Amino acid sequence: MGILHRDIRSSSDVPLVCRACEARHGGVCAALSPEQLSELSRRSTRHRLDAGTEVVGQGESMERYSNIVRGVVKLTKVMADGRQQIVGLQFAPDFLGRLFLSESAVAAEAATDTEICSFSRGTLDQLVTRTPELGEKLHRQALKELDEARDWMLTLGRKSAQEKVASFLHLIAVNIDPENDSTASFDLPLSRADIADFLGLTIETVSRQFTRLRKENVIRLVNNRQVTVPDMALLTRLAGND
Amino acid sequence: MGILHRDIRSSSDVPLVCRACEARHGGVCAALSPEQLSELSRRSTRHRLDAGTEVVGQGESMERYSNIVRGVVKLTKVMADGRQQIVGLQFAPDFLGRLFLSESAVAAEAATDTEICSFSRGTLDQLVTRTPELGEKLHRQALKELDEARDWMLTLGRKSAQEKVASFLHLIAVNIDPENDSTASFDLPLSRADIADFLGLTIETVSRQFTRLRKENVIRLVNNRQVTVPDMALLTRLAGND
DNA sequence: CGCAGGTTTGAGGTAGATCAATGTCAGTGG
DNA sequence: CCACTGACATTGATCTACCTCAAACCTGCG
Repeated sequence: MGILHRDIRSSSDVPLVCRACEARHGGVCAALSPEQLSELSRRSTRHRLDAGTEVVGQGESMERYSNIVRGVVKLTKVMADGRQQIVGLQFAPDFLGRLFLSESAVAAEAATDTEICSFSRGTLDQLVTRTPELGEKLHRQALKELDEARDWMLTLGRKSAQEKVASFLHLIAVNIDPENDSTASFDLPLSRADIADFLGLTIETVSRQFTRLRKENVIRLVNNRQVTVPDMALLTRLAGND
Repeated sequence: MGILHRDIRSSSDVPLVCRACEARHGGVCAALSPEQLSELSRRSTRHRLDAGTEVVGQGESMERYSNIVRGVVKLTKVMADGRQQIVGLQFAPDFLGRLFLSESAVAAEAATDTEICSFSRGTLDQLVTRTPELGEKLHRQALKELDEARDWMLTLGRKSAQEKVASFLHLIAVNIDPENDSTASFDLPLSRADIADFLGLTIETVSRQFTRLRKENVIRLVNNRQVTVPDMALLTRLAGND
């Protein structure tokens, strides 16, 4: 009875919003105790962002951190003359922000309709000092992002246009439709223009590679955004990841 | 007298090799107390690596971590068909290793003659749990490397060959000859082939851009490796960083 | 001297950029 | 219901930056 009671109490300590949160178990929140979770939820606010909404601008000060609850956020860099490069995609339940630095070196923009849960730098700093687990979790994500960035450097520097587009489709398939590994079906979170900026290509080249992959039955397009991949192994091979 | 005595004792607690170490103040060692430093030095070994020596191979297990004491280490990725991309350069006093993962996603190779100070995973893990400062230091370096990787993604994806070579020279100037910011003079740590692999170009294109920059008096070459930059601001502009 | 590794230079080819037109589709309003 | 609009995507024709292939050129070294 005592134990049962404790279970109920401890479960109800987890804030309602968090219990319903799709990002609760994968993200940084997973490192927090129910008490800390309830404290964080009290000090944090939920936001809906329409596709295209900017979260932070390049070089802007970043006084708030966020968790992505739903959707995809793109990280971009722009040169003075307007040339643009997407340097990372973040999926739920990723943490969004740059620890130890108040200026953001990239702009963050919702690529799809997105929900985030955001809180102040101070709130996070407090939680981190009290919970080393949390610091480690953030450290792990940083290293994961570093690995991904370096993978993408190989894609940008050494792959052909077709391999680049295949690599992009592979990346999205793995992150959006991870259940099945022999087949995949998903909605692209990016427009052709965004894909071009992610791959270091032009819109036209991206489009041509899409039609080429379609004609070679590597992908099927139900519309511009919805893609199905009948044979993921084939896509992987075309992406140059052996 | 008492204080003087303490000063001497505490300074002599720092191991001799560490006191003479050029990397002592910038690297992770800076986060350690004299006692911890002496423990680490007891459990670590100094190595000289000739240029070209591999530290770890891509996909190999990495049971040892290192600090770079002197020299430059390149991190590379290779595709199945041999295409290669350098995804990062590490300078003294950087930490070398991938926390939380035993398989390395990249190969690490000494680009120049290099000295490292290496120790086992277990040794570092122990120090990290006892010294949160140290964990934070490593976290900071990971984020710095992430920022650098993303900067380089812009270079790879969106810059012309000339801008790429200028960006490379700028990077080296900043890391090897940081004293002066209006002028620079340094030895290139990489061969033309390595530079090509870093920039996603061919050797020939790199070479042509070098001669072009030389003819336009942006750089002077005393030999293939020694470069002087009379006007760093001009180089910065050519690199597209405004 | 002659050879080897790295670098430069040249001539020609090509993947992807650029420029321009056309197509698709969801709104919106008559 | 159809015409009109605007955002996006596709397709085609041409151009060019960079690649490829090949030869010549250092510079040090047995």
